[in-house]
Amino acid sequence: METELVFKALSDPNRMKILNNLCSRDCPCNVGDVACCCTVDLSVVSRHLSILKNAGIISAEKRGKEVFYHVNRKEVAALLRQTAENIEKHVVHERRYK
Amino acid sequence: METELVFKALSDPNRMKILNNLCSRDCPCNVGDVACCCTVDLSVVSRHLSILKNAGIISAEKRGKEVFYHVNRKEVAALLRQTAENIEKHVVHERRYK
DNA sequence: AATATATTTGCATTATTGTGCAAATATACA
DNA sequence: TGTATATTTGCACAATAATGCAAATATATT
Repeated sequence: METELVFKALSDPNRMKILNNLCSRDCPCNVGDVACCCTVDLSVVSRHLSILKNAGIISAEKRGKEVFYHVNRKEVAALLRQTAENIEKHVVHERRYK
Repeated sequence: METELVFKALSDPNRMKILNNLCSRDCPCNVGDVACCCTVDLSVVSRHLSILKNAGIISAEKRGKEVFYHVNRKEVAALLRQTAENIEKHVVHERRYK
């Protein structure tokens, strides 16, 4: 899971809406259901889902003709917390002056 | 501090380099020092710094002719952790089936 | 096999963002 | 006041990314 890919994926308004939509569900849902949260074409939603998936933020599971997506909550949360740690503590140089 | 602005700010390779550079220091540093971590023009670095600042990730302090930047570690870390919480727990619908 | 539904992909277009250079601004110093 | 240094801004251009539509693919159903 690459930090930069994740941030890039989270930097678009529609992808944020999609992620929030997916986050608010406790069951995986299909593309049509995801799409209802934004006004863009279904094909665009499909592409956004693929970007989120590629970043490791969500996962897909094919059942019949439908594809069900769900958020990789644990993994994404872990990455964000790790990044928080790094930003807070990553001081390479020693403090020289008091 | 807007989550989406922050993610957008963190979604560019050069801004990531710049942020890592700033993070690795325990003292604020000026634009020239920031710039040494990437090969783009100084003016580009200046613009990247302004984007990071605008997102609330870093802060600027003017001293003489120089501008010193530093990372708002606490705030950024807090925002990332909050986002982690939201992603992990933000289930609006009740679980219907066991 | 033909038809219907769900999703993805090709392609063209538009919109947004990143970049370098030159010029402008701000401040210090001779 | 003139000159030097640090940073930012205007502008043009290149590179990326978002979008909609139509067509392709995949799977189920009749």
